[in-house]
Amino acid sequence: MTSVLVVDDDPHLLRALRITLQAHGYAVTTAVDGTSALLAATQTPLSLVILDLGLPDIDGTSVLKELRGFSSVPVLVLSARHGSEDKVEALDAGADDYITKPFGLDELLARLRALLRRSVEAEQEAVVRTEAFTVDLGRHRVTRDGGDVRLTPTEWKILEVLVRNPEKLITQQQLLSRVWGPAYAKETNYLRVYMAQLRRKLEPDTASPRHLLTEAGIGYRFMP
Amino acid sequence: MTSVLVVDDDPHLLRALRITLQAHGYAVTTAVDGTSALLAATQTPLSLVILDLGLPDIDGTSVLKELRGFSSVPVLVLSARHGSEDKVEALDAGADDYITKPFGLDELLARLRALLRRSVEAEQEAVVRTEAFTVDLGRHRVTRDGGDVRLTPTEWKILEVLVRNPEKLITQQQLLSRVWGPAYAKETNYLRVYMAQLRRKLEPDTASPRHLLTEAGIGYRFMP
DNA sequence: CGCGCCTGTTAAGACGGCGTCAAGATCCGC
DNA sequence: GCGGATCTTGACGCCGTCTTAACAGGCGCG
Repeated sequence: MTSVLVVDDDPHLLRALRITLQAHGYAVTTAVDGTSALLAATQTPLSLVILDLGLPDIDGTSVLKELRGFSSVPVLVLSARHGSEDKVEALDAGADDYITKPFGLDELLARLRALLRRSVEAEQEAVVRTEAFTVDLGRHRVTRDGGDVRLTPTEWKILEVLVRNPEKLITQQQLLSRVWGPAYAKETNYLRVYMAQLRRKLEPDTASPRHLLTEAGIGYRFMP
Repeated sequence: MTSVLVVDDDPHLLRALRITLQAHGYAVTTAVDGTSALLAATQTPLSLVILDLGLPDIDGTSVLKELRGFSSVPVLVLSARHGSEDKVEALDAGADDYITKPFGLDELLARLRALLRRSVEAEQEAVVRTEAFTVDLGRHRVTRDGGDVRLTPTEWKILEVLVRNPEKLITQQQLLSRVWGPAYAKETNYLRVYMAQLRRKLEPDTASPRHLLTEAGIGYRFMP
């Protein structure tokens, strides 16, 4: 069952979206402000979030950033603002799509399908195990020897990119631009520091890593 | 390197996009019609496609469908048509995003980043085998007798150029300029050293190579 | 047969990348 | 505003890679 969280403070729009989405076979939960939206996102496993930026309590972009701190669920942003700065800000904060009001319901549904099409493929193997540790991409957790491993946000982002592409070589530029942004493509210092920290937390033998491998001069690779 | 294919029949827009994208660090290839776009997509490994729907030869949606037959590369559709039927059609045909002309370049770039964020180079599965060794271009790995062969960055670059053009004669100048840069076209010494290293690592009998062949006075050739 | 050209081979030193550590800056919750 | 966690920044030693040079061998040609 595909479950969608709709966040909007306009009760009429909320109702219209719920009815439409349910008619198309989606399970719908709703929230009217940022606080309850974040709460709902932590409690229910979601396939997609439709997020209105104009919320009464918290700035929509802040909601988005906080959400991205613990979830990689696809987010479709609704907004009344047409300015390209707004779009850029939301997209760079982690939104996957951005449409402006007023919009056609059929377009919304089509964009929703396009987003879900992508995430279905990615969601498949949400738990990756190695002999030393386990990464649960959906729940955003890492366990080792039965206990939880505490990762900082940055550590998690790096690990996530690597684990989502097992056995693949990820270049330093790809990692840097995905975690810090496209402008940081030359700060390879960061990677050295964080890869060391990840290995200390995850690898049994830091000196000879077996799962987080270095390809000197190019990038890093995760081996299950 | 993130590579983008831009498909548009308007030379001005094409030029503007190429310059902008290159300025932001993307490698850009271009096509002006559907036929050459599909051809380019089969030949080059792509990270993303920007596709204008109004092409001179084939209907844009048809191009998209055909592309989806062999590739899951993210596609961002450009179109002059604002109608929601057009958007729905393109999105359901496999597009990941749809923006209408005229559009802001910053918005285009932001949407492009959002798409790339989801897919770290789902490179096509290009694996080339010989009786002695296997080259996995997507995973960036070389195996021989079941074990991994450790290649240095330079060794890999040379091998990659040769393997991507099987049976083709690659001149020393082509190799040098692709690996070391155009300024090194006369340092044929480098090639001698690295071809020897590659053969030692890959060829069963270094004295009589069977896959990494020399064309005296001209260049080298890879035979599967 | 001897010479020159090109290639293969090897080794040694220069160089740069990587892992590591620690201290300072910054952010965030309380 | 305070304290703790996180991120940034810089420095350093080590090790692998690249560069460079020298020599051997093959081949064609005069």
